[in-house]
Amino acid sequence: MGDAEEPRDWKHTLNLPRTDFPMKGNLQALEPRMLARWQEEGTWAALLAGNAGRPRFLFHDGPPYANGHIHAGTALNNVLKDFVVKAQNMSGRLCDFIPGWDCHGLPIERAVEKRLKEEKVDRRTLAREDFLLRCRAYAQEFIDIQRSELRRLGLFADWDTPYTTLAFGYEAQEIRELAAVARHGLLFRKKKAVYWCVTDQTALAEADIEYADHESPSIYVAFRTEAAHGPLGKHERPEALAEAFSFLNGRAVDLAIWTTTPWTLPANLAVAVHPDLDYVFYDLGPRVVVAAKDLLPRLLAEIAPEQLEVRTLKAQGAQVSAAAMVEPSRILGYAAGRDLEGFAYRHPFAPRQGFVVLGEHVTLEQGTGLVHTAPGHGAEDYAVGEAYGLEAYNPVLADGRFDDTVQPPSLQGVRVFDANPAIVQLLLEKGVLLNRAGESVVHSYPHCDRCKNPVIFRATPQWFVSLDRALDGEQGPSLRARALQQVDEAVEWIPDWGKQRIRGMLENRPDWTLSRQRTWGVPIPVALCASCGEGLVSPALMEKVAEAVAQEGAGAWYRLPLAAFLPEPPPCASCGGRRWSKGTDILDVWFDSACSFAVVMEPRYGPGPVDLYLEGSDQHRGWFHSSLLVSVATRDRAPYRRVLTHGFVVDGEGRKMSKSLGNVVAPEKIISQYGAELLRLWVASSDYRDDIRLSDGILKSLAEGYRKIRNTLRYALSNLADFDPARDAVPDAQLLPLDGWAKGRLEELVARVRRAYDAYEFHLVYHAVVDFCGNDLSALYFDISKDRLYTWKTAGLPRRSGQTVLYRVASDLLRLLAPVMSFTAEEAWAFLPAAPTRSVFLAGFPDVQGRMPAELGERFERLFAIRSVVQKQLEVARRDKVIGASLEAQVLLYPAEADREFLGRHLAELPGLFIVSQVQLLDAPSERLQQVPAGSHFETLGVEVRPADGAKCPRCWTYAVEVASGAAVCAKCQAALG
RNA sequence: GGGGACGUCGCUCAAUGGCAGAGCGUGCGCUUGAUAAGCGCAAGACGUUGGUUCGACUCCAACCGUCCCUACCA
Repeated sequence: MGDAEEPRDWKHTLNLPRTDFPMKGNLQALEPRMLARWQEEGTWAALLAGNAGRPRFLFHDGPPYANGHIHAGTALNNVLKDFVVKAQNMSGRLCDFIPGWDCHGLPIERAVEKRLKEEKVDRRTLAREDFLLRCRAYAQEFIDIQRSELRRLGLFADWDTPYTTLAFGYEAQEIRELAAVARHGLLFRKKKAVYWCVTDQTALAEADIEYADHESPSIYVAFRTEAAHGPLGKHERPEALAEAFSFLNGRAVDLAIWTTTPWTLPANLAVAVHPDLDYVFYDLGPRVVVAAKDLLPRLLAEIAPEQLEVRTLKAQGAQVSAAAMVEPSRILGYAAGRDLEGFAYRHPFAPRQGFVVLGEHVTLEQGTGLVHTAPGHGAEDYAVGEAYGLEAYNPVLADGRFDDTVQPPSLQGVRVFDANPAIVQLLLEKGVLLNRAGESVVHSYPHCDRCKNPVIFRATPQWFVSLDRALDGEQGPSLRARALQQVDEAVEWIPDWGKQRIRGMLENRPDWTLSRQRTWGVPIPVALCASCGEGLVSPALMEKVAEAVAQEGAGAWYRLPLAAFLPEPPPCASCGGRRWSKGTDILDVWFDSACSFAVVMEPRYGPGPVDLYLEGSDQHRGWFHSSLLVSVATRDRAPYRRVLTHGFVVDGEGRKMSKSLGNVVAPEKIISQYGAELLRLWVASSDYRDDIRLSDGILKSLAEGYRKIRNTLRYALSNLADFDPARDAVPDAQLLPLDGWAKGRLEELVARVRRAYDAYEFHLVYHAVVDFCGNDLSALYFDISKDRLYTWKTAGLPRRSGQTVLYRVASDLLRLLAPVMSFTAEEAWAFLPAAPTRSVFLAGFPDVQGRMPAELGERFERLFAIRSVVQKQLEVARRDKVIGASLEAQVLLYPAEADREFLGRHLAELPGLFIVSQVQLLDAPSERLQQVPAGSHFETLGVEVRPADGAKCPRCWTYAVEVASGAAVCAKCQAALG
C-alpha cells in the first residue's frame, strides 16, 4: 500500500456525517407505525399528565355531523385544532381535546330512509322505536368511520371517550337546558308557514325540497278599495283611497294583484307594496286600477292590450319595437308606495277586509308591484304579516283540503290544487278577474324530494325561542340585546371581522324556530291540550323527562305515559280542558350542538366560558351563534372567551370545490400519495384566515419544503453521531463567533415561533422555520461549517463548539416543529443523542434563553454581505472556466477605506467563510481589475478571483502550497491529525 | 338582491405612509465527503380606476374577480 494518492486512506481520518435517520420520509410507512407507537406508549395521556397542576387552557371541540367521510375542510379544521392543543400543552398549559359528534337530524334520517328503501322496508310499517334504533346505529357507524379518518391525521385527542349528542346523558342535559330557557319565559308557540307535502302529510325542511318546472295559472285580480271599518289598527286608515287622493274625483279604485296560486286567495289578508316604489292610478274605463308605475305597460299588455300600440322605430339601421300607451291621459295620478299603507280593500269573495302593507321584498321583476299576501301560505308573507300583527291564517288541512273555515263554503273539502279552476271561476263571476281565464305560466316550483309532488306553504304551530322578549317577563334587555352585548364586550374574535359578522346576523335574525316535525332527535317535552291544542310548557315536566331520558334515552318520552311526567295535570289555560297529550315535535339539531358547552365542558371544568372555539367561518350562523344564544339565555354570558375562524378550502384557482367541477381533493388521496404529514404542512403553510387553496401543484411544492426541513434536520443529526452533550458541550462563552451567531439566530427563531404559536399564526411558524433552514442553516452555517466539522480535530474545541450549537439547533427545531410536523419530529427525536425525553412532545417548547449579541449580529451581517459580493465574482470566474469548485479559487480583495480595517481583523476567517482556499487583502486593484465595467460591485469592494496557489490537499481538498512542494497533506490537516 | 371577507412574482407567505423580501417552481452553472442530497447566479409581483398626501402596495371610494352566510320571491 502506502499510496498517498489513494483517497480512501484520508477519508477514514475524517468525521463525515453519519446517521440512521433516513433521507426519505417514506411517510406512508412511517405514519401508521408512529400512530401505533403513540397509542402503545400513551403519549397523549403522558402529555396531559406532565401538565397536571399547570394552568388550564379550555378548548372546546365543535361536533362535526356524523354522516359521510371527512373532506379537506374537516381535515383543515381538525389539524388546526391539533396545532392549538399540542402547542398549548408544549407551552406548559394543560389543554384537553374531547372530540364530539353531532348525531341527530334530518340528513341521517333521510340516509336511513334510503337504506330502508334499498331493503324494501316501508318506513310506515316500522315502529318509531325501531326507526330510532336504526338512526342511532347509523350515526354510530359514521362516528367510527370519521374517528379513524381523523386519527389517521395524527391528532392527539380523547378518541376513546368522545362526546356524542345521542348519548343519553347528552339528551337529558339538553332537555334541562330547554327547561332553563323555558323558565326564563323565552319558549313559546305560534303559527308559522312551513313547507308542507300534502301527499306525505308532513312538514318539510329545505333539504327535502327540490325545484322543478310546474305549470300554474296566471291571474290578475282587482281588489276593490273601501273605507276601513271595524277596529282600527295603528296602520289602518279610516278613509278610502278614493277619498284620500283628490285627482280621483271620488272614483272607486282597485288594487291590481297577480298570483300563480289562486288557492291561496281564500287566506289573503293583505296586499304588500314597496315603500319606495312609485305607483300609478290608471283609468281602464270601467275601473281605476293601481299598479307599480314601471310595470304598467306589462300589466296593460296582459289585461288591456288595445290600450297599447306597438311602434317600430328605425335606429342606426336596426328595427326597434316599443310599446306605448295609446291614451296617456288615462293616468290619473301617482303615489309613493309608503303613501298607500293602511288603506282597506274588500276581499274578492270572503266577507272581510284586507289592508295595504309595506314590504321590502316587493320587486318589479314580475306582477304588478302589489303582492297578494297570505301570511299562512308564504315565508315572506308570514314575515310581513307578523310585522303588522296579522294572523297566520291557514284554512288548509294536513291532507291539502280546505277546512270548514274557508270562504266561500263551497270550497270546503276541496283539494287546494283542484280548487284553482273553481276560484278562477269565482273571480270571473264576481267580475274581478282582470285577464282572461286559462292563462298560465311555467316556472320553477318547490317539489317534495320524496314523492315528487308539488308542495305548499302551510302555517302550522311551531315552538320558538324569543329574541325580543325581556327575560323572566321583566322589563329589561332581550336575549338579542344581551347576546349582542356579550359579542361586543366579552369575546375576542379572531380575525376581528368575526364580530361584525355575527353582529349582523344577531341583529336581523327572527325568533329561533326550535321545533321540527321529524323523528330522529331530542323531543320537545310539552303537553298539548286534547281539545284546543294549546301547549303546556312546564319546566318541572321537562326535568322529570330529563331524568327518564338520562336512564333510557330520548325514547322514554314516547314509551312512558304522560302521567309519568305530569302527575297532576292543570286545566288548560285556554279552554279549561283537562285532557293532555304528548307533543311529538323534536328539537332543531342546532339546539343539540348549542348545548355542548353545558353538557361537555361545565361538568368537567366548572361554570365559566371556555378559552377557545375554533371552526369555519360558516359557523357564525351555526354553532358560534346557537351556542351563544343558549348560553346567554340560560347563564347570561357567552360560552367562550375567544372565537377563532378559518376560511374554506378552494381549488388551485380559488374556486370552490365541487363534485361537478371535479376539483375536489380528498384527504384520503393526499394521505396515500404524500402522507398525512403533508396535509398538516399544507394547513400550516397557509394563512387560514382567508380561503385556502389546495391543489396537486401546491402539495408538490410543499413536498419540497418538507424535504428541505427534513434534510436540514438530518444534516444536524448526522454531525452529532460522536457528540455527547453532557461530555462535549462547550460553554457559551467559548463558542466560536460563527457558532455564537448561529445560536443567536436560533434564539430569534425560537422567539418568533413561540410568538406565532401564541397568536395562532401557524403559517408564520412554517415559513419562519423554512426560511431559517434554507437561509441561515443550509446556505450559510452548514455550508461554512462543513470543513471544520469534517476535517478538524475530532475533539478539539472548534469542532465541539459547532456540535454544541448543532445540538441546540436540532433539539429546538424538533420541539418547535412537533405540533405541526408531528410524525417527522417524533421520528427524528429518536435519533437525537441523549434525548431528554422519550417523546418530543414531552420535552415541551424551548424557552428563549438569550439574545443575539448586537456586535455579533452586525459583524456577520456585514461579513455575509461581503460574501455575497464575492460569490457573484466566483460565479463570473466559473463562467470563464477559471475555477470549478470554489476551493479552486483564491480571492483578492481591494476594500474601500471603510472596510479595510474590518476585513483585516477577520482575514483569517475569510477563506472558510467564502469556502475558498486563499484570501488576500490588497491596496490597489490590479490593472486588469481596473478595466472592469462600471455598475459592478467594485465601486465599494474590488474582488478578483484567481486560481488558488499550490495543489489540492487530498484530505481536505483545500489548495495549499505545501502540498505542491511535496507534503502529503496541508498544514491544517497535519495539525488535525497530530 | 342583502351582509361579511379576500385580491403582493407561476405557487405559498413576509415587510413598510418613503429603495417591495423569503421559500418553492423556472432558467443557467458548480459540486459529487448532506448525493434520489448540497451550493451559486439570474429572470419574475403590489387586480383595475379614481381620490387623500410632498409621497400609497400600505388610507378612502368605485369597479372587477373569488369565497362564506342569507334571500331566491307573489
